[in-house]
Amino acid sequence: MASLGELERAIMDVLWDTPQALSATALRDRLAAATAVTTARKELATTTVLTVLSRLENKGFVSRDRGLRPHQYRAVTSRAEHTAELMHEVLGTAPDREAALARFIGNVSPQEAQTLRQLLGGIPSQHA
Amino acid sequence: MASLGELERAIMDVLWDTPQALSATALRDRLAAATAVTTARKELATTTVLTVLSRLENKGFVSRDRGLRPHQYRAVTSRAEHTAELMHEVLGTAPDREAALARFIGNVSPQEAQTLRQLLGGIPSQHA
DNA sequence: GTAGTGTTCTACGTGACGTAGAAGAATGTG
DNA sequence: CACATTCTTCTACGTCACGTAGAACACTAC
Repeated sequence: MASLGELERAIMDVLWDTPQALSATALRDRLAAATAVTTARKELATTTVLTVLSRLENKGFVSRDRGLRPHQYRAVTSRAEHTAELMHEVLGTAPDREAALARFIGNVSPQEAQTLRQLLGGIPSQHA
Repeated sequence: MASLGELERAIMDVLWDTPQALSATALRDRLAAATAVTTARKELATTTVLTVLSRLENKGFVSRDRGLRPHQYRAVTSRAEHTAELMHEVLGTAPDREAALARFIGNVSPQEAQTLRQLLGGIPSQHA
């Protein structure tokens, strides 16, 4: 899976936090609003957002509806799904997956360990 | 955690597969041998390896013993540890960690799910 | 101290990404 | 339909990480 740059990631974050699809301008505004709180990001040109959206589309992270006139952009997968895929990708780079998993589990907080036990509970994992 | 390029990763792989520390030339040779099987990587100049080793040292992935004359290089962490750290880093980017974990678990193979159950077994996770 | 070997410095090419102007396409309004 | 407005695509530049390695410098051994 291709990785994301800083702005690409910021844009994905906006899309992930938005249930409906967004136009480029709407996205630009939300980006400005969202990042105004944290980092002071200057207003981006709309073309900048469009360029990045195109790149994200090529990478398969974003789909766009060309039917509507201001094209509508949406994230292809949810953030949780994306995160999980990335984790699997990382895990996949380890020759000894079990060892990596063991280390991973070893550093999980107690609460999360509990969550994991429940997730793994009686139900055998649905191997998708 | 800084990420690794292709050659950087290949070098880390050699170091991870080697119990002792290696000199730059030894590493270059192992690299050539290791990658000869898979991808046909042409012989690298020793300086290339040294440059990358220095970069890896700056990134904190490699330590070198400057006491011995051909400097001896070794990986700072094990591969499993590295993988686990990366997984945690990815997980850390998700605002809803539980959701991400749920997705992650959902796509784990049955055998690995079993492994995870054992790892999570009676013993409460050692929160390091 | 000279040869050989190892290390650092410097540097170039490439590709990804942030950034955006200029030009082209679509839409709406009078 | 003509024009203004809005949106999209094309093109492009700066920067940074990384692969790559020569040139120059340091150390070791004889």
